[in-house]
Amino acid sequence: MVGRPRSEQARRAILKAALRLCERDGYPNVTLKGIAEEAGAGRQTLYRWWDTKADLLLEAMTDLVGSSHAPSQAGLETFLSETFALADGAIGRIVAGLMAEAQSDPALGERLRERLIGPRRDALRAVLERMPPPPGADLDLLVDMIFGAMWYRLLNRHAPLDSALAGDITALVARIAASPGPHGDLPG
Amino acid sequence: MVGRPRSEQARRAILKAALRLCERDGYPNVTLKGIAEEAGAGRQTLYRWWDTKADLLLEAMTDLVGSSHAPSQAGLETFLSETFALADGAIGRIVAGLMAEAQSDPALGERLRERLIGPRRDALRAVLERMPPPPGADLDLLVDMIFGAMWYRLLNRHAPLDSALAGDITALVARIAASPGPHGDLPG
DNA sequence: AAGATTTCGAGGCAGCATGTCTCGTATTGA
DNA sequence: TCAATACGAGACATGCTGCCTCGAAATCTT
Repeated sequence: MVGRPRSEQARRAILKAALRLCERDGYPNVTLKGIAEEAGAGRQTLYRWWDTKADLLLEAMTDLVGSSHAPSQAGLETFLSETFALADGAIGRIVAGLMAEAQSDPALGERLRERLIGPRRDALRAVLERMPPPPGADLDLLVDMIFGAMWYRLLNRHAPLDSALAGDITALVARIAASPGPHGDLPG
Repeated sequence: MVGRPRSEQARRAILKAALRLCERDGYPNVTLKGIAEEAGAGRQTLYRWWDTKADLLLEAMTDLVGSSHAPSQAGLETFLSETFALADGAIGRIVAGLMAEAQSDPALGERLRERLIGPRRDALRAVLERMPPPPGADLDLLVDMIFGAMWYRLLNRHAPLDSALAGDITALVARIAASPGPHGDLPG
């Protein structure tokens, strides 16, 4: 491999410009052309390293929130409150835009699951397993219903995504944990 | 009001062409131009009566599934199985596309909630209220988590949307109903 | 030091969809 | 008969995409 190496400075400028434009204009109104101009980069530089706008923003998002996928020692309510707080702001709008775009781009959907949604699911699952007592139910179903409610509110916007929801969900999960489950694993 | 009346024949031809193209090419690949040609209509005729492609498809969808919002006498598992079966096919892909487009069009989101999502929520709520015994929990939260899981799988496609999910959810809700709730409304 | 290779910013180009406009025609009520 | 409106058809400007080229810069190999 010879030749001029990729400019890390240009890469950072482009990702930063993309995030800035998303905050200012909203994800759907951002164009690759606009990002290039905002970053002072050539358009071909973007097309060389990313296939689509969504790809570019996905990399920007993983750079941003990738660290928060580390195994959390927090309880369920805290974990959900922090997650909802993240999803309620500009980051949430971008992720919603990515999910929207994934409806017309299956390959993007795959990358989204691998890099963002999958790790987040794993983190929630770990928190549920550590609960005293553990719910003793199908954890994958619980994850689907908890994060399902989050995505439902994020995309449909019929109700806020706040700590009240985190509390309500936590209470419901505790109630499930205290109920006679299919495995007969009631505490005591 | 004088002048030539709106052609109901043209309206039906356009809606039908839109649905046909959605099945053939997928919602995101359908264009107003293509719909007009497929329907043998002028493009201005589409722009006169609908603001966007999403508006047009939303009308087509409500014409299709509007009747299924009638109060159902079915149990939870049957209701969910039927709903998931609807959402798992071509209709589901169209609705997913509408939800995706609503991320960049708040007015469309509003219409979507009013005409499709709201009525469906009400129907599920009614089914939950009629359960023996009723869950005795926050029904709105339950609706969020059940339809949340549905939307989550519809959009993220990490797991199938089938009758197995309907069964699992029904079992979990039954378990919640049988648990000591915040209102102390255990049967017996 | 010289040359090959690759990236860089910049911009031209065709292709496609959008949304507006115009045209001639058809259909209704006054 | 006449005004008003919808109809099918198509032209037009606009904006974004994705590919192409250009000259310059940066790095490795020889």
